[in-house]
Amino acid sequence: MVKPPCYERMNVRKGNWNKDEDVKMIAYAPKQRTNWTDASKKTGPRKCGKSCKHKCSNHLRPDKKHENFTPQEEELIINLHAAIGSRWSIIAQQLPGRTDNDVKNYWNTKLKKKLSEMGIDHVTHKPFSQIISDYSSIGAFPNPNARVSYLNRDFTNPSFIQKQEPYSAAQFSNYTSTKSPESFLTNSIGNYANDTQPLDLLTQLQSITLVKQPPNCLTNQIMQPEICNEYASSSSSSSPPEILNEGWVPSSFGWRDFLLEDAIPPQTPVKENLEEVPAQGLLRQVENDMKQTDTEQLNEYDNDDDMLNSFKSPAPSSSANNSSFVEAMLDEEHDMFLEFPSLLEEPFYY
DNA sequence: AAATTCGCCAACCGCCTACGA
DNA sequence: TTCGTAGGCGGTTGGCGAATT
Repeated sequence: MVKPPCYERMNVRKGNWNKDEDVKMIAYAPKQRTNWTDASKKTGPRKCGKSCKHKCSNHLRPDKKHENFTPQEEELIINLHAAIGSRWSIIAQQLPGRTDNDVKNYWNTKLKKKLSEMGIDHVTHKPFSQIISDYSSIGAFPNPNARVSYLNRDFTNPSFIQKQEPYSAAQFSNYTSTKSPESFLTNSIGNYANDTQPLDLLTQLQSITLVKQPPNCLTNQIMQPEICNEYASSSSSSSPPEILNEGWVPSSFGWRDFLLEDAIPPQTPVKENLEEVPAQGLLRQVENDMKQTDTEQLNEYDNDDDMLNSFKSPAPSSSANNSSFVEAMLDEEHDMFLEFPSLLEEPFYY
């Protein structure tokens, strides 16, 4: 049974708003923002509450910007989209005078196309060439060393969040001079360091990426910018990077990856970047709070002999204990391979 | 000048969650 | 605890004007 749309259920009108309806809603909305159904009844346009809310929040706002998006706004949208995906309301909060609908429309009509022209996939924010490489390696069994380097990333480290902004406004707006995704990504690294972001966004990023998402999603979203950075740092020339040949593991995940990412990665080696960005201090504060909670959870596990075997509550944290935890896992894995060397010889499909 | 295509963006749809009865 | 409703939010549609043929 399909639920009828609100305009049918509430016997209200569908379609564009006229001037008279706008005027009535402007007069009413500032006083009665909390009850949009009531607003729709009292103002007379006979629009459903959702429509009234949408109209007020998106088009009747006094602070609404009507001019074009600036390169800085473009950059911020792209960076935030790379970090948190299509959470337009959160992205819009960082752009004064812009609404989620504005940002969404701008993304769909302009930025997606712009990124495509640059050879960058708007979903993964990775160059198309790299995506093709990823697909070509689906099903390949990564060598143990590659898996170690994969595990050695600290997905909760603030530098990860910071490094997931691979673009800069200058690079983006000047892209047209090069039209090269490689050079674009390469030159973009680090240029975002001067930007600061308010704590509320950082907190939301943390809560979104670390709490709401399953482990695989978390890794997927946060890994990608790092991948871009590796990509960039490993390719000072315009030639395609040799990522796959350097022990880098593609970001296409099998269930093995999922299990591995449930493990707790140790401290990341990119700590030197932490002090460069003022906002990182705030982010670190948020992250430390979360680490503390995670460490407490781990301490509880210290009394549980089955913790290593159960994996029922993967904690995406990074403490000293976590390092030894991962090492223990890898040791066990190593022992297993010694015991069953055939596992190393051929891929194992499930 | 008419027809067609394209791009923008307001509005709608439907899923999900919070909240109160 | 359950159920109904309102509202938040992301995805999608369709109207309209501009550009092109």
